[in-house]
Amino acid sequence: MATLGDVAARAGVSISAVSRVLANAPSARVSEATRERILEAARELRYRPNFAGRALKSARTQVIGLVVPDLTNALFTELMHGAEDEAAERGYTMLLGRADDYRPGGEVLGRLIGEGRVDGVVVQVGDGVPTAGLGDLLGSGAPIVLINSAYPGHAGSVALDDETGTRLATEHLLDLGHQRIAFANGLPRSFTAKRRRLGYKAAMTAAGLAIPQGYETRLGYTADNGRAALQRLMAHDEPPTAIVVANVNAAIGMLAQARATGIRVPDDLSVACVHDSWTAENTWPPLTAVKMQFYAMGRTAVRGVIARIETGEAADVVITDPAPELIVRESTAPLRQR
Amino acid sequence: MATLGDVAARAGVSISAVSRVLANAPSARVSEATRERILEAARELRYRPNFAGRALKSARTQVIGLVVPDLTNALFTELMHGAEDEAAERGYTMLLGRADDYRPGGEVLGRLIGEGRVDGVVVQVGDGVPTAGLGDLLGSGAPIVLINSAYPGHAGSVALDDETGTRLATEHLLDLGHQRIAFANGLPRSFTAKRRRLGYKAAMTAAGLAIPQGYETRLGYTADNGRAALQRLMAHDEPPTAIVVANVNAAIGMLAQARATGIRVPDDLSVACVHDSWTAENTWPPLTAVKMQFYAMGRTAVRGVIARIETGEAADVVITDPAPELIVRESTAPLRQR
DNA sequence: TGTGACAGGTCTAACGTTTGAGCAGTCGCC
DNA sequence: GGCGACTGCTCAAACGTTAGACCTGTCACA
Repeated sequence: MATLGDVAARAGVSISAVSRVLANAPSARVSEATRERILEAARELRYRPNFAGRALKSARTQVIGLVVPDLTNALFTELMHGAEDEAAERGYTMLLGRADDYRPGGEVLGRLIGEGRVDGVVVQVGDGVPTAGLGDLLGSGAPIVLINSAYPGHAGSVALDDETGTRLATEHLLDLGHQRIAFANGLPRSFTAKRRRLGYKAAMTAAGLAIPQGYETRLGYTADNGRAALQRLMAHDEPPTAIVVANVNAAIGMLAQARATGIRVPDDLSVACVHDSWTAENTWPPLTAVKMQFYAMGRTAVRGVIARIETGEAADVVITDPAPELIVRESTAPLRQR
Repeated sequence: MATLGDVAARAGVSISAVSRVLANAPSARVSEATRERILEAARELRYRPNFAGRALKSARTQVIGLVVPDLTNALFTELMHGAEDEAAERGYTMLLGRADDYRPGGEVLGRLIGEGRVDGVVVQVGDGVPTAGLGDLLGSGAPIVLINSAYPGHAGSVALDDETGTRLATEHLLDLGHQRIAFANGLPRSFTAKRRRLGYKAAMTAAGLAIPQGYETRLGYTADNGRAALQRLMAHDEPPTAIVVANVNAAIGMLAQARATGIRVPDDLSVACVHDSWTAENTWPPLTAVKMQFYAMGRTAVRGVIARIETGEAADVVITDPAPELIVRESTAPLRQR
């Protein structure tokens, strides 16, 4: 690969002249002719600035890390997409880290930031994973933006409007005349689960309805968790006529389980879930879902990291625009009168 | 961040002594006492080698790029997961690039490699995207491994055993007594579609069956493509009793479309697809699918890039172990006698 | 007593870039 | 004709790391 030195030699000027011309620096005082010669030489040699040289000198890599616990979740795919788009537009590249049980978040982050591989990071800590080891890093003032989680005393986070999302789903079922509405939620420790729960409760309370004992399960966000939730909820003395599921994957599992056990959706049971995805419109019946703005979340998180890097400002953001959006499909129907 | 210089000062030795001790170099001839002092100083200062400094000196970044056209496909998620695991085990980190219509592969790759941001790349070119601009790069001898595609004259690629996968699905339907078996394939230009087609034909031919005109659609791999394929195939004069779908997402769409148009699966129509995923077991009926080893593909691709980087060798690999695996669920059933 | 071998280090250059400081020549102006 | 300002450059240091060359002191041995 050609270096500045090569270009300089070919153009017959000094390295600094080349550097300044190629950087379009105002401090580049060169004649038009020299400028032309330099540009041409660079073109001919296919010069590209060496990343390591530049990073060493400037202490910037123009790389942002994204650390997530589980790549296989469709949610992260959308998130990553948004992050990638925003980063590309701002001249950054995304680096992928993973914090699983073997390599806890602290270790991966420490490496990424400590070695100067990235200028900043977007982090989602796993629902189960304790934030141990993150403390030092967060305190160290490194540009870290947390998504779907919070850490006491740390500024710089992005969350979705989980409460509104869940409230919309619940209100939709209420509008259809349902009163016995149960809630299949994520794990108790989960940041989003706690927030989604608030939306469900708020809607029920606003409608003047009490929530019966055992009407909330907190099993998790996977399809299998959804299956288990259905079993548990339908075994209730007064089984619900509608269920709000806190996650689309769980809802898909729930739908399959309903089929398998002879529960007809939406005739016997209406199901609405939080988080839309292309899979939701290809179940049977297609799932009524609330679209959560994960793409926007990715963009916002990256924007936050860049702001932190470049201007130092840090903010905690809840994405309300675009707002969560209810998409009515056929898994919900008016309460059957009997 | 502490540098070698800081550690050296604290330990009262020279920078080179520190460098050698921390690198565990055999050329480090120091007394036990000095070694201890250096290690302790490094620990106290939380020394971490600076990435840029090291990269500049060694011309290695220990980073491998992964360039894919579309992050939202579940396929890539699995692939990425495998790539990530292999990279982490070998001391590399994954960097994510994206080659879409706005930023064609050549440009992204040129930047990644030309600027020395990565030591090598795993690339999947989009089905539709012409490989224009890739030629120079591939010819340049850079460590590039192509997945699910090939480029004339380029050594270094990884593919799945698409033919066997599709053959397994077709044979399964044949075993169930079906003879009118159609094939919903990907786009004509698609590398995998061409290969999957071979498996279907091979199985049909081996069974002594001719493939009627119009029994293969080549619409693509999305859910909507699957819906359209069903419409077209069932409009045939002699509609099939079974369909092999070249992609799980398309099969999910097809199932939903069947529901919507009153075709009962598997009573009226058996559906088997290539590529398993958690979604396949949560459709109704659950999908009979052939598990393709994308995770292994990710691992193998990264291993190939590393081999290329470290020893220079390049190979074209088709992953046959683990082999594609037929998973029978309820979307396929014996041909109804009438 | 001179010589080699060896232990235990240090010195120095180099990787490619950026950037503040400097320097030679020309011009305008008093 | 001397001074300041400007043009059009170059010099040199620095970022953090690695690695080959080199230096000094001690000891064994002939």
